[in-house]
Amino acid sequence: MVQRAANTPIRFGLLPELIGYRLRLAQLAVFKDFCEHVGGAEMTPTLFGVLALVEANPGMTQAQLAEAIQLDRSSIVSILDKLEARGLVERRRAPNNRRSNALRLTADGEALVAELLPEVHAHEQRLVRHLDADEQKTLRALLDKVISVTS
Amino acid sequence: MVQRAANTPIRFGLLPELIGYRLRLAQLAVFKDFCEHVGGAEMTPTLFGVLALVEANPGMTQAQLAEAIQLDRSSIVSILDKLEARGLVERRRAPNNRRSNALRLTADGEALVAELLPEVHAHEQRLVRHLDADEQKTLRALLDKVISVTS
DNA sequence: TATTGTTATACTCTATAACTATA
DNA sequence: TATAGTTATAGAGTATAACAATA
Repeated sequence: MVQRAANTPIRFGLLPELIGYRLRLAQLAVFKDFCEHVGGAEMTPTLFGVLALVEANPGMTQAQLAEAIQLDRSSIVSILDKLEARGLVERRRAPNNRRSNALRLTADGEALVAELLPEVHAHEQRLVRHLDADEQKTLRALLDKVISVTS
Repeated sequence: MVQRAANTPIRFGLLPELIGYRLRLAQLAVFKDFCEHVGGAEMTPTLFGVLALVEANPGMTQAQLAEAIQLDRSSIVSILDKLEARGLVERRRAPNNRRSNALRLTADGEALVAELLPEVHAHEQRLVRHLDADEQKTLRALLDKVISVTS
């Protein structure tokens, strides 16, 4: 046989055995649902993550943000440029250490997060809609065990 | 307070509630471990995925590959160029449909997959090293339920 | 007309290295 | 000297649109 018949189902070989493969598929599903249902085309999981982190840590620095979200300091710059241009985040010079910026959400930023929260929770509910409460708890715990591999 | 104290631990706000956030962290951990331990710098989960798919489906077309790995046909081209340049994959003109290429691993490609298999399995063992057999099975099943959200 | 692979192109995301201002 | 933010730049990865060959 030189070529597979067009109607033959594709075999996934050893991929389905691999946790990493399933994680990638799960993340694709999450990303797709988020982008379709949360905040319109200008919102992404990463941007929302930055907003959530700055909200939870008013006055945090860009270096702290970079570490928290696991990106290089230089990558944070354009993300904040974007959010600042939309009037969602503010960079104030930190008075006690004038090398740093103290980050905070603007009133508009706070309002946007508040507005997105129901959409994020609806998104979350769709993701786990085939899992009961116990299973959700279990999934979180098991993912934590995988995450702890790096540390 | 204008700026967080440098020693104050960062709060992650609502992110830890979100399955999508945990999935992203888990995938970062997987990707990092894979790239550090499987095959050297020229191997990535995506390239390995292509090799595994072509191995499991000798004669498959690029369009089938694109669908299986969820990329655009045009994105497959440069991936195959790379693998073909390394002598791992072969594009033969399909005789029964001369628009298509029939993809297969070369002998070197087969040998590389065989060589990487132990490394991939060791990688896999590290990922799930804090999970017992039951938990591994549960994690796979729960991830499948999340993945099924898109379909 | 539709499909397959390809090309040209552009966009997004990310990192590295070098710079500045501050410490 | 070291750190925080920035800039310039480059690389990887991806998609869209248009094209030639084939169906």
